[in-house]
This record gives sequence, structure tokens and C-alpha cells, in this order.
Amino acid sequence: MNVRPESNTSSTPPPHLPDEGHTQSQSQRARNLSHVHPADVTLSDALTALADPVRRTIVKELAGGPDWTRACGTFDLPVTKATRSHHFAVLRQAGVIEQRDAGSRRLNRLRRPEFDAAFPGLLDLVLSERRADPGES
Amino acid sequence: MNVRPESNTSSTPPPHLPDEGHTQSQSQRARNLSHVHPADVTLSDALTALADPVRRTIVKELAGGPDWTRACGTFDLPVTKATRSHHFAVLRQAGVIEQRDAGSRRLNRLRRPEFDAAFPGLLDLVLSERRADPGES
DNA sequence: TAAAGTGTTCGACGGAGGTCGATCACCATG
DNA sequence: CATGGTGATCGACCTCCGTCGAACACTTTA
Repeated sequence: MNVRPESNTSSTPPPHLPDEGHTQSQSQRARNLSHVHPADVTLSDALTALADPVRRTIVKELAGGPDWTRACGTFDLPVTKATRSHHFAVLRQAGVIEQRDAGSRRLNRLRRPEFDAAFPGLLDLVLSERRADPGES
Repeated sequence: MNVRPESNTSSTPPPHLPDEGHTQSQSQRARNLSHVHPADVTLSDALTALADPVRRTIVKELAGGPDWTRACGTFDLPVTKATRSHHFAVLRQAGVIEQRDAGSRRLNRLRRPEFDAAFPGLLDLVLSERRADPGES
């Protein structure tokens, strides 16, 4: 699963449009923010995305509060901001989260209903996992 | 996830006993056959095991027939028997399958009820995935 | 404009894991 | 006992990916 933005070399164009018909005042950074709808995500990518403990921590923390209330930097993760940014990109490309720029910060939202529709029970499985577990593989 | 048999160096001994109280005539090869109950498997290991497309093919083929009817060599997989053996070991250590020796062959069984109890919906997700998909990641 | 805060990108590194050929162990059959 | 079949094990190779520091881009605030 390549995360780089120029890796959109898929043979079949994705059917789900980003629904950004509004030519609203969009920040510069948001232009590089490509999203993938859960319906266009393979099971391989979904499982791979959620197989990482750091990414599951993000998902669980995100589910603990309302949408659009957590910026990337507010998560308690044992990695640097570079790795952090990487994990958020993977989750975004796997259709797990949605991101939106708010000033200099990037707010997040768990795509609960869409992802549940595409992979029923998978998010519940992650959210029912007990917190922390620092010694796991 | 180490698969080697001597890697049983876990700090906490697993609670689920293999239930092999029968001192029945057991083949020599079966002595090296260590199983892990799905209840003792972490979500990380479960997701990692099912994230591989070859292993998901095994699971899907296994679900297509009755228990104990498919030997390891009867699966249609695009890998050599060495890699094949590796994947079966990973699935066994993740509590997904159970294996039993029958003569010179090793028969397999999908641990449907136990695994469903430990990770509800996960197997259904895999089994509902469309077959083949040779070009996926 | 300068400085601080937030997040991404880049290049590099290291470990984990999927893959293979070769070999070995066990079982069945002649 | 010899042969063939099945599957595990070993060592090696190679790709993928999680990780980091450094640099960069954008935004806000002083």
C-alpha cells in the first residue's frame, strides 16, 4: 500500500467522487489531502491498516470523543511526528478516517458509518480491544 | 509473530489447555503440532494472519468444504510447498485453523465457532471477500 | 516581519516477514 | 527394505514498512 500522493496509477478509476463540488475557500494544504472512500478499499488494505498497534490506538482514541475535535498532535503515541503523519496517511487511504484542516491544525474524524457498511464488525473489533498493551507484537 | 515451535517463551502461560488428555496412539509428527486457541490470540496476530492474501485463500477454500477433508497439498496456491507450510503454521498459531495428521497427510479444519467467539465477524468478513483477486496488494 | 506551532515530505536505516531451493523426517506402498 | 509422497525445517534472499532526523510548507500570533 503506497501512500504517496502520486501513486494514483490504478487501472480502474475510483467510482466514489470526493463530493467537493463546493469551490469554497480551501486552504493550500488541503489540496494535497486525498481521501479514499471505505467502499473503494480492499479487505487487504483494511486489515493491513488496522493490523498496526499504533494505528489502532489512533482509532480507539478517535472513537473516544466527538468528530472533528482531535488534531493529529493531540494523540498519545510512542512515535515521532514523522511516523505519526505516516500512520494518519495510511488510515486515511484505507478509508478509516477523514481529515480536515482547521487553521494550522488538521482535525480528524472516524468514518464510522461508511466503514461499518464496507467492513461490518471490523471497527467494533478494534474498539473492543483493551487499551494500551505496550508489549504486544 | 514467531512461528518456530521453541518460541514458547511467553511470560504468562496460556490458560487454554490443548485437551489432549488421551494418551492415544499419536503419530510422531503430531508431537510438533502446537495449537493456539483463538481466545489466547491477540487482535494484532489475528489481523496480521488474515491480512495476507494467500492465507485468506486458504481460509476461503477451507470454508468451502467439510472439516478434515482437505490436506495442505490440495490447495490451489501460487507458492511453493515451503511457503505453503509457513502460511499454515501462521494460521494455526493465530487460532484460525486446526490440523490433524492422517497418515502421511495433514488434514485441516477451520476453527469457525471458536474463532467467531473470539473475533466476531472477522471470519465472515474474509469469507465474504470475492475469490481470487490476483492483482491485489 | 519575525517567531512559534502544526503537519508533511524526504532520504536513510533496520527489522520483520514472504519467498525460494535444498534437505530432512515421517508415512504408505511396492 | 526401497521408493515415492507429503509436509516441515533450514538458510538465504529480497521486498516491504515502521521508524527517525532533517528540512520544508503553511498558519497563527507576537
